[in-house]
Amino acid sequence: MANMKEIAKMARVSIGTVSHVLNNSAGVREPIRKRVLEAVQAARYQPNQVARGLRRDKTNMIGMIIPDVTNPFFPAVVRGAEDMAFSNGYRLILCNTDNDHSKELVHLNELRTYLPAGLIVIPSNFSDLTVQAERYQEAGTGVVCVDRLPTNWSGDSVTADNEQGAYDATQHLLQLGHKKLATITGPLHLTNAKERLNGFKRALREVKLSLTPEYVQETTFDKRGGYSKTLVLLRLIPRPTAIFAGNDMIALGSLLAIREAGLVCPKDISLIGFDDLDLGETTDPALSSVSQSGYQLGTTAARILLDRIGGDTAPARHIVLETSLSLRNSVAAPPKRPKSRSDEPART
Amino acid sequence: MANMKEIAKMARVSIGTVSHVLNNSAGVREPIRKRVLEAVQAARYQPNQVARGLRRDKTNMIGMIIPDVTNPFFPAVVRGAEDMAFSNGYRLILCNTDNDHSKELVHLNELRTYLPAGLIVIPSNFSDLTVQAERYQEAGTGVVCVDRLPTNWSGDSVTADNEQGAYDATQHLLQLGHKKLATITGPLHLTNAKERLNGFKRALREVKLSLTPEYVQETTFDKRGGYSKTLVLLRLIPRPTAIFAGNDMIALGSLLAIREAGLVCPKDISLIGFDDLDLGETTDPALSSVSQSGYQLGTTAARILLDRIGGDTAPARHIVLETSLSLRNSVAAPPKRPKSRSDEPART
DNA sequence: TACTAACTCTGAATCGTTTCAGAACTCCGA
DNA sequence: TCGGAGTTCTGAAACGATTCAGAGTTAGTA
Repeated sequence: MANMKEIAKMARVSIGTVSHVLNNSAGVREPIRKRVLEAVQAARYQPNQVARGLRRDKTNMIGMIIPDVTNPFFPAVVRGAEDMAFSNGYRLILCNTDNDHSKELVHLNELRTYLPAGLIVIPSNFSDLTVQAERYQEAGTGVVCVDRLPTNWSGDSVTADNEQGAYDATQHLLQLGHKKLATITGPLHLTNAKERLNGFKRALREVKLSLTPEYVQETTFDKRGGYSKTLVLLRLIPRPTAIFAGNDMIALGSLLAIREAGLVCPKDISLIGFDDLDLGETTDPALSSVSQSGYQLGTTAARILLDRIGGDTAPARHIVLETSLSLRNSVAAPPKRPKSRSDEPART
Repeated sequence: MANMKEIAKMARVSIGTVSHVLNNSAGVREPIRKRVLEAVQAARYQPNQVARGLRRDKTNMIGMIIPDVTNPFFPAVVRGAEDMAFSNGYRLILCNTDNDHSKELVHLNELRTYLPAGLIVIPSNFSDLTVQAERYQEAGTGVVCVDRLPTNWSGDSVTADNEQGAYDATQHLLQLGHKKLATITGPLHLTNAKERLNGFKRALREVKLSLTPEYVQETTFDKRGGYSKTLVLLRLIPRPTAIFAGNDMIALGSLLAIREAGLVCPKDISLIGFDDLDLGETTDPALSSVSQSGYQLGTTAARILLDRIGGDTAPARHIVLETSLSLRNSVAAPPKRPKSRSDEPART
């Protein structure tokens, strides 16, 4: 592959001049500039990014650390980040942590040797990136947290308005007349799960409904968790008439459990999720959900990083994106005569 | 960050010796070796991957070019590749093409300047990587194609046994007694779509069923395509009693169209997809599908690449992974009295 | 002991850029 | 014509590793 020295020779200029033309890093008279560009064209020259990275002590790569690209919510975030990065000349290095804090640390430590221009992180369970992130900051490398935050995270962040989204969903259920509302939350040490629970609670508090502790079930953010906790909820007396699920995967598990218990959603029990994943459209009934844009989460995070790379040294930004309610068929008014059916425990 | 020179000074050896210890590239006596390793420990030294990459003319990054990480099938492939790469000390650079051939070319061209150790590509529509791939091969960089192949691709490849999987699915429908089988294929210029159609045809041929041309509909590999082509199929007289969908996204669209037409799957019409995506479990009815392991596709591709990096110069390998049938509830015997219902066009 | 072969280790060159100090040139006014 | 201020261009050093030729050391044999 051609290198700068060859271009310099072809254009009969010094190697430094070639660099200056390519980077606009110093004035070069038009005729010379043109000669260089022609040589670049002729040789189909492309600067070696690795050499450039070494010299600049910073490559055009952005590290992206996420729990698992296989989990349906995260690819949208990745895609958003990649699009924004790519259109500004940056590439994405993708790392999966499986929500394993120690694997996250390994990635954090080793990625630094690749001299990334920045880092986008969706923290793992029990993540505490603070120490590692500082090491990056020292090297002038920005770190942005997305979707959920480690405790005490004080750096840049982009999240959805989880609290408000959950509040809106809960309020919608209340307006339909539901009084017995349950929720299945994600792991409450994750900020997004906790915020969603807070929104749920606030909505209840506002209408002076007291919270039955058994109506709040904590589990992992997946189908299995939703399934088993829904079985628990369905056995309670009185049985809840509506469930707010911490995310759509939990809601999917719920749906299966409800079906299996011989109940019908939304006639017997209403269900609403969070994330508004595509797969919620094809369930039966189609799943209502709090919609948040993973894609926008990704683009925004990358945007912040690009600003930091460009020299923005303003204090940490905490961007909170709005959510909206996606109403489909999994929500309805509560059953008319609760005494006749819904106070009985479900058969399981 | 500490560099080799500092380690050399700390261990009172030359910089070359440090390198030899770290890479086992020459014999070093135990006491010296130990001194070096202790210095490495003490300074928490990690070799700069960018410098190493420049010198070696090859980094430990693997480029991965896929259509769209947001499409539910691909993340599994990415994850498989990442796991295999990571556990061998390699990182993944992820690039999305949106099935756009020109965007694919851009990625192909620009990735080379990052000196990747190899490339894993899920080709875009109308992809022809041959020329680009040769440029990589010349630089000693392997390129592996996954899932589908560009026409005339002669390099390494990993695909599922699309033909056999489709054959199995179709045969299953035949054994249930279906005679009026339709298929909705993906874009037939994609090898995987074409192979699946071939498998479908072979199964029909074997039982001497002739193929009605209108029963074969080609579309894009997505929900919308499945939806609209299913509407077409449902209006045919006689109406097909079973549909083999080119992938699960098409099948999902089919399911929606069937429901909307007032028909019931599988009572009125059976449906079977391809890919066995998770989301097929939560539809109603749960979707039967030909199961292929995207994850294994990914690990296998990365494995081949690692072998090539390790110096394997054997002729191109074409690995074909087995599929299996995942039977759920979307398939049943054809309706008993075809005359009474299924010969009428569906209301739409 | 002397010589050779084998083994260790060193240090400089190198990879392809960027960047900095300074050389060379241009232009203008006195 | 000369001086000096701006411009434009050059060339070498630097980034941090790998690697190669060769210097230095050790061990073995006659």
